[in-house]
Amino acid sequence: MTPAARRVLEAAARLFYERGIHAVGVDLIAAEAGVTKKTLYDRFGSKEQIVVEYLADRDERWRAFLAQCLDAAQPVSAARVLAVFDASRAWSAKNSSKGCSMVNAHAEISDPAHPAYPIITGQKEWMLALFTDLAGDIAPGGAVQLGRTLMLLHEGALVAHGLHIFPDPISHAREQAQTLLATTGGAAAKR
Amino acid sequence: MTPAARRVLEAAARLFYERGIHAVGVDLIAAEAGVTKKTLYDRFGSKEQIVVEYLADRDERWRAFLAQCLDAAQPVSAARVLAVFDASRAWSAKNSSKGCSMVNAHAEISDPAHPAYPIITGQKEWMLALFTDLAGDIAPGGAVQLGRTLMLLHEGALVAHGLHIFPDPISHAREQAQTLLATTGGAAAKR
DNA sequence: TCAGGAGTATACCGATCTGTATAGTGAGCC
DNA sequence: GGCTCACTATACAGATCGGTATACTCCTGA
Repeated sequence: MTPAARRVLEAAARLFYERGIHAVGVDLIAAEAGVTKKTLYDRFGSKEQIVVEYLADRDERWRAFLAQCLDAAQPVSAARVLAVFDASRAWSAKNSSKGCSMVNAHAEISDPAHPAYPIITGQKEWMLALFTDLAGDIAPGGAVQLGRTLMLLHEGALVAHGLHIFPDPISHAREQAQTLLATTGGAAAKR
Repeated sequence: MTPAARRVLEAAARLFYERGIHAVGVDLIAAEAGVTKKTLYDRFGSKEQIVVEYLADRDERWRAFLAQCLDAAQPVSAARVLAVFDASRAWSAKNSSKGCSMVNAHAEISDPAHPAYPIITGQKEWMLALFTDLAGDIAPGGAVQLGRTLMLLHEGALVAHGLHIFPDPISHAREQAQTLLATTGGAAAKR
């Protein structure tokens, strides 16, 4: 990726997240990136493609960040679940003051045929699979159930964080997850 | 409100929710409502005002629907909490296949100075107050804590419902709320 | 009867939208 | 020297954006 293309993607990412995808035009993106529209179209071909790469890049970075956080966590499933919430809190503090970018993008992209759609649903499916996987070690019989509950707590926390309805909702969700794991997993949580 | 104005608001509500606010122009709204732009502007004055009335109307209808559901529920706080989830499930089934309209609008309206902003945050604050109020009867010492947890479960369920990541997330959230109330409230929940 | 409100039809405004065209500059590379 | 690639500058296309203007019809109520 050329330097100009990177600047375009960075400008687009910031503008799309802060103002919304449909509210931002390519002229503004080009201007903010210090690039002409010609360059922008030479590199990306269309605004839609910039949207796709914006979401794909953000998805990739989040997964890499989370993987790094999980590597640093203890190899115990209960601790790893809590590490996911810790990762979300750290990530949201500096990247997501307006809530989850995938959820926000989903509000604007309704057509399932849109090339960005699978990126959005893909991340959520991946997160659910992660929670369910970890839940399987804690409560083998109720992995699906527990995984879904963790997913709800996590998604709710991201929304609450973006809406600023009460302070530090992600930490609150983490605590709730902790007590949930303690009561659900029992001795398995301490394995 | 004149018949034409009502048709405009109905068309705008449907289009805004399904396609996003910024993605829908006034020409389309007028055409779908079977109304000229002249009439539209005579009644509402601006697109922004239509957005405000769309959200205010939806907020009002949701509160009225919820109040009706709560009136039909047993006068026991634990039952009433579950009634909120039941109301959400019924409401979402026919009005919110794409998730919470307030959350979706928040993705597009970032400016706190926008006249629609207080409607969005107002509904969420009201819901949190409702949960906290009901939680106060169940666990007087931890009303704030419990209210926030219920809020997270509820918001998470709405997001999960809109994203279709697993079937019937609102019922799942309801069940989790139920076990949460049983363990937190203890005997008080059965009062 | 007639005034006024609700509505239609149509044309227009300047601005902005996504996307394309032509022309040219500068650096690195064989 | 020549060639390619990344990039700039500028202008423009066709469509749509929010919003306004003029001129008209229909219906209701005093």
